[in-house]
Amino acid sequence: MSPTHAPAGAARQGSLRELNLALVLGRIAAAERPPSRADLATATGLTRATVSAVVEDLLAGQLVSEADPAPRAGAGRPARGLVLADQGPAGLGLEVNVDYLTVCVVDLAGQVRHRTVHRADLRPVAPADALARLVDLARQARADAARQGLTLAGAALAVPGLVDDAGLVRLAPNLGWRDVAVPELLSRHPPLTEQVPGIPALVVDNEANLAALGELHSRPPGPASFLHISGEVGIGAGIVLDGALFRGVRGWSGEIGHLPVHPEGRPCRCGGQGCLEQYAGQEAIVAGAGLVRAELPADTATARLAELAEAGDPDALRALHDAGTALGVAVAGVVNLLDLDTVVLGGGYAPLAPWLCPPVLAEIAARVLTAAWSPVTVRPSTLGPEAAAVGAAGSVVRRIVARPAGWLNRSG
Amino acid sequence: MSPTHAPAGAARQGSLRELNLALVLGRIAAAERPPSRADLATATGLTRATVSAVVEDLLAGQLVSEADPAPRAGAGRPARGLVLADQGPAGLGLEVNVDYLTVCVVDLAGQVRHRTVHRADLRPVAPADALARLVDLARQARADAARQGLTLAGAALAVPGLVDDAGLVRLAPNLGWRDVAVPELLSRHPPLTEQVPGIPALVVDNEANLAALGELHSRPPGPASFLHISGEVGIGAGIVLDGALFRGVRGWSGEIGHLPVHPEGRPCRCGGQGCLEQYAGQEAIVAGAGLVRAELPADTATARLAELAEAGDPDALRALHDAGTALGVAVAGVVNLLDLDTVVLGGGYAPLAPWLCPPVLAEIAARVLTAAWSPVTVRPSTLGPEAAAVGAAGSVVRRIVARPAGWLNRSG
DNA sequence: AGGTATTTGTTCAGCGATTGAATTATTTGC
DNA sequence: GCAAATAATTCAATCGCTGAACAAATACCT
Repeated sequence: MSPTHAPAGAARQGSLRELNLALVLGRIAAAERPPSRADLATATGLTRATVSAVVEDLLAGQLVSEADPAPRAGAGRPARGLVLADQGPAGLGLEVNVDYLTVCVVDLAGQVRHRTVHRADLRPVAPADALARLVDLARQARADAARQGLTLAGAALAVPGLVDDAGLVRLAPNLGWRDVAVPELLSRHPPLTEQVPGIPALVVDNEANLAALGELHSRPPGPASFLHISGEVGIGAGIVLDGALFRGVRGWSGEIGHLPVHPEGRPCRCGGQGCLEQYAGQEAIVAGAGLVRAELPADTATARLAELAEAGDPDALRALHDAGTALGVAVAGVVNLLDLDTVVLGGGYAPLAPWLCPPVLAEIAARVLTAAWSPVTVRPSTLGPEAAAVGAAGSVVRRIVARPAGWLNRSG
Repeated sequence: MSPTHAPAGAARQGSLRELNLALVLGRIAAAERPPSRADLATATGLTRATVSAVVEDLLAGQLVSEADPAPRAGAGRPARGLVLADQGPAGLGLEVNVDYLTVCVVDLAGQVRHRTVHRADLRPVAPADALARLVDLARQARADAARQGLTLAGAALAVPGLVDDAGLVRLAPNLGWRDVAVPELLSRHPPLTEQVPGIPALVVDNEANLAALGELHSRPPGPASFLHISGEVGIGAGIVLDGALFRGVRGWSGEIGHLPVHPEGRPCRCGGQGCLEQYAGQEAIVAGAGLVRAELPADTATARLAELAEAGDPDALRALHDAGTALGVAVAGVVNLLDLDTVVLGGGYAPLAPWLCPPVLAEIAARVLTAAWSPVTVRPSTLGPEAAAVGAAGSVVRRIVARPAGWLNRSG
């Protein structure tokens, strides 16, 4: 969003250090090659003296470590390169979905250091029991992380549904959850993470939102703005603006699945008519291709569809083209409204992207006013189904990098 | 947007003062009643000593002035209240539209201190000549402002079209402009405003965006998030999030007029089909009501429509209902996507709001998933056609309040 | 091989801005 | 008229950044 600096609180002496810690650490995180202290000084505008002092704090707090410098030509004392530490704080990412649980640990550099996927049909399981299983997996993850010298500084949980600011899951239709107070249920277990000022112990968020953040990790570092669309049974979108997730007034943004594409078309379970979900949702595509959805797990149906399309099956190709067109109509509307330059097809759409992208691009070209001046890129997600969990864990480390002072003062 | 503090640059000693100047001035601007220095100290968390020093700078720079304090019961030395100065910096707002030019001056408190509307059909006029006329009006406005003790610190120009970051008007279809380099044309005239660090001499922006900002001034102060829809010949939307305009990656956000509402419907001049503009644009409503648009100025057509509806004319009522429904379909999509809680009908829609609101609300209720938990308000704009110019001038003073250091150090 | 230029990183006095306590100023209530 | 209460200012102490001088480590040149 536009930088109308909203000063959160009083700027005291210590705020200077907090700002500069964040500034320097952010530079280190965004750099292509390990920068030296001198590089950082010129890049940030601080003096080398200040950078040295700041870096000393960061080293002491295990946020960065010294590495082999980038080789440089010419004379002069060799620099010592600085990189994000591979020991120290890490983020815990959790996901509950219809047919699997995922737990992962991501370090400061964005590397996935631990990952567990537990396949099971969670629909018949009570929320409290599902979360208990997740806590078990998370405890193992924490032990594994500790062996690698990592400390879990915070956690985020992805849920396929509407989530409150307070972490209350209002409605997760495909999971069968309604008004589930996740933080309260989890507080019955011993805590999984350290207490770090400024880092919430647990954030609960929509799966599509966190999957979009996951995509951010697979890209070259730096701010980015894109629309990430997760095509599952429902269709969710995560909107990332300048590297930050856009959540809307109450955190319920991204309900792209109910954008009208045929206002007098098929009735939708949301009560409206002709919603995108009815034309580009997984069930619609599968049915359109003449497959019987039966009780196939979602990923199997998608894989089968990709196989058929690969083989040139005309029904599958037509179903994908129709879905892509519907998706394109909706995406064109979003791009017109928000002026984004990149659209990422994720979740179940990723493997189908070769067939979905062309009609989506065609609709964009036809309907987006500004497409002539600035092309819109449509590409598949690079992460698989673990995107949401990785994004969840990444949101924790992103917060640490953005505000390292909290981690450094944690013992106080 | 979410506050992922993006440190812009190095935090030096002086940055502290800059931040606290902004913090204190922001509090004064947002306060209901003139706060005392002591009030500000408790509100901001700064000490009274610091607040006094900061306020001294603000007083010296004519950003605030002392006023009669809010009367208080009990003993003690009476406080001196602080208010935004009614002399000092002000913003210049400009607008070029199809059939009028507007110039206005807004002071720090958001009061409109000068306003000129010059009616003329600008379509046959060359851009350079139209801007020359505008400069004439602005020069008179500056003289009037000077008489009131105001100094113009910056200007913003509203144009009904797509505008570049650099101020290049790529396309203003109804005005007949294409690739007009406004800053260059204006630089041929003597400058209208002081040079103030941090305040651009001239910002050119879309009329719908600035009208949305204008709406912000007519509300009780404080952050707000809403969608402002300007219904003219085209339909533009301004998205305000937490009191800041959302511009998109390139500043071309808000093209709601080409959201598809009937994807296989009427062809649109944008190249797409079934765009909102074809169903809820002014021409569509007027034609639907059986009126001959002829060469009526836009506001006359709207007024006539309102008259007819008032009188119960069935054709007019049906046309408005249909337009409202189409608008509601589009707005429901936007609300689903962005999770906004307020929609403002502005521009030509404002006088028609009594007839447009019900169908818009009906579509929202039917199509927005989260409407059950959080109602969406739809209301007419409180500003008239001058909204864009007021918003333009307001954007200048908003910038000064957000970053007062620039104004204070201007002579240096 | 030795000296010089060059670049990196550290040390230290100086300075600006905030803090916290003490001080002054001004009113209400008894 | 005096004490209590609240507002605002003054001043030494402190914290963090700056700028310049200095130490460290290497490449290049003769």
